[in-house]
Amino acid sequence: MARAAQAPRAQYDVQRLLAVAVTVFIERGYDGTSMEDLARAAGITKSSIYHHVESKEQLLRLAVDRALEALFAVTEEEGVSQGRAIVRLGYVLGRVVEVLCAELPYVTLLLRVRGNTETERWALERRREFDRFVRGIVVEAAADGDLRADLSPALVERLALGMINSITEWYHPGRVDIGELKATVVTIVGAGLRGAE
Amino acid sequence: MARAAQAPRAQYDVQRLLAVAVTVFIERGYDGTSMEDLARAAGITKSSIYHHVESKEQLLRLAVDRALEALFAVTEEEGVSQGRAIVRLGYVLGRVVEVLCAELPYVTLLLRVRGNTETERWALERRREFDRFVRGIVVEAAADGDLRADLSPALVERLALGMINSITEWYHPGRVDIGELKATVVTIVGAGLRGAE
DNA sequence: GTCTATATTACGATAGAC
DNA sequence: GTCTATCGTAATATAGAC
Repeated sequence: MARAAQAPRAQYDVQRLLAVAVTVFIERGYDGTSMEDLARAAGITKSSIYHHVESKEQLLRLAVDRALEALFAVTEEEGVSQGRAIVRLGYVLGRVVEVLCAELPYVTLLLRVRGNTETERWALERRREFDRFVRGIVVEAAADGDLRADLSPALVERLALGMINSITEWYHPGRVDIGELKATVVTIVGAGLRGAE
Repeated sequence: MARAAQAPRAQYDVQRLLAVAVTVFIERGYDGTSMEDLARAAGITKSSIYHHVESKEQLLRLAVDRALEALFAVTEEEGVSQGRAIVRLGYVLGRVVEVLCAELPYVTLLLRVRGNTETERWALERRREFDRFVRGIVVEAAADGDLRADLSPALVERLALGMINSITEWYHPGRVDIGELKATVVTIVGAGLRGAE
């Protein structure tokens, strides 16, 4: 539970510093993290941090930008434009699980952003844009008759993405198999949407 | 988007002050909220707030305690001890949706707590306790053969509660019917767990 | 129950030496 | 690239009048 001193081996560049910062941001919250906290975790002084970045907010911006890039990359993949909507939906949701696990700390931070600063408001808007992309596919699936008639597409999108996003609350690499995780999510959502009874 | 001045009609007691504080905590985050922010939102001064509570942290404690009380009350209800586990699971999940909507701001705050202070660590531990309660029912349902064999009970519990908890991210009273919301959640999860294909 | 005024500390960020 | 020292501000909380 105690945060031990970090190995001060190599010197820092922005990416290494960012990795440390994101870890601390997740542990203590962005607002709850002081530059002094970051300095301690990185094993350097506050001043040294300012050699690499202009501000604390820039660290946040770099982090959420990385997460957003990874998510929007999915919207350009072949799997999102091939085949029936219900199949494409399964593809996208599975890929989001994978991106979330691959870029865990960055996506985790993105999902915790609330909108206090300009950076946070921009991140929230881009997140909503991604959500709308997914919702579009759910709407298509509904039009295809592949969604139970008693389910609202908008609600389904929110609950499905909410389930997936909640993975950041507990996932640790290695403790759960990503394949199983992805399969479980797609099974629950997939069966739930078409579901028999 | 701008936070207008609050109606300063009545004088404050702890509960009224708490309601205002929780709203601001959700909007700006607990750490991101200053006592000055609270004072402005409440239409009184910082000093006046300290007449009602000992500290900012006490406001957080009162809030998360209210949420936890509401959640744990569900574990004492008849519906959690009657009938097949899979039925009891549906009951509990549905009730959590209802509690979440009924106590929205308090539960929202509870779910955002990260563990910086003693209060937050205590809240996290009680949350985990509730999660274990739900997991126990999922395990029973699996033993009854009412859960697809390829699904891990622990994973199912996390994803199901994660889906439900994510409702706090977007729910606003009146904008969505609670009955529909509850039905959609129980349908998706229920069909997903037993699911045919 | 609310106010003005203030003590005290912590914070983000900068200056300038090495 | 990192350091020590420090500036200016904003934070939590208290004292004491009304």
